[in-house]
Amino acid sequence: MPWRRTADPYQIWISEIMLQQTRVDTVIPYYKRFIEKFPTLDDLAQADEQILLKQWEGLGYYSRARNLQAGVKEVAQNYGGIVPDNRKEISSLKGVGPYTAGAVLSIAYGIPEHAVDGNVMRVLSRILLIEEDIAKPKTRKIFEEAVTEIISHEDPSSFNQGLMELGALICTPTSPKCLLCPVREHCAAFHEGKQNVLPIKTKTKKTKSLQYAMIAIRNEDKFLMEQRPASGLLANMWQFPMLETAVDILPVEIEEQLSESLKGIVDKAEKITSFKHVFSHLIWNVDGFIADSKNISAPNHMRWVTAEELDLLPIAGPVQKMKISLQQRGDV
DNA sequence: CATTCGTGGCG
DNA sequence: TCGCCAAGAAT
Repeated sequence: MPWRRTADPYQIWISEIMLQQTRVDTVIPYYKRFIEKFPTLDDLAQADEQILLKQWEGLGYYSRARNLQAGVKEVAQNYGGIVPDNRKEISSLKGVGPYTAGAVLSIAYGIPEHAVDGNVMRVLSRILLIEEDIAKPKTRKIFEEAVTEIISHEDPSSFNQGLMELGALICTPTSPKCLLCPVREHCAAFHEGKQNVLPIKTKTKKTKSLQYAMIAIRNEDKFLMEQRPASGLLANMWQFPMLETAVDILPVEIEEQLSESLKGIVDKAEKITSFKHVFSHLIWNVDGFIADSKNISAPNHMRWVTAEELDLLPIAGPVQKMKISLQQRGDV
């Protein structure tokens, strides 16, 4: 992993933010590009947010990027550009929670601090036969105390990483490879045959569905784009103008409602695509339209952009899908 | 504390 | 096809 070839606390910090809820193989190319673009803490502190979000495009959880930059700016201004080397101060930085604090402290500074993530809770729940629900926030404290007891003071970095890697490669969520496990003789769950029922983790509720019409509004060589609000889902990302429609609406009714709400703005809307996009906690069902407009005024939070400018705007999954279908038609 | 925040891979 | 899951933090 490229972030294990550096001792720079800033670069290790970057990697730990990217790795939140994200697989190693997904992060690697993003990390490499990011470090090339923002090699030092000051480079990121001074970066334009749109450029930053464009670098983050496709990684998801975009508030991570904005919180990361906020934290980096705090370090530049209040800590002389040196990432704090104690839990109290580093935890005060935006986007740095209990796990990331411990990860950076142990990996970058060699300090014996716990770094409890999902892997660690799964591994230790089995080894130590801990049957608390790991979906509950307060349960993490139990594992933090356990790690504090057993962490190596000679090499806390390797200890924390080793625990996580054991979880990623051997002590997996389903069908753990106990026969290959180097610590199976120390594992209480293995001895009791409970490795397949631990950890205890309650189910999350199922996702809701929303129906949208997404409209690529074109005037000659430009498209009307809209920036999303500064908070909430896909904050500050750009999109083709969207209309929320009734979930149980018929396709023909969507087109009727569309031409009704865009009366005077667009000439005729033609449906060009239809797709589903799954987020963590909700689903978007999107019907994509293309329409021409004679009116080139841009409402609030909207801009007319050329195809080249469109390529510079940070856009998320659903807009990416719309853009691709426009490209396939030759509209962009 | 429960919910909100993306995306891609996998059984 | 679909639910589950992944090196979590903010609200």
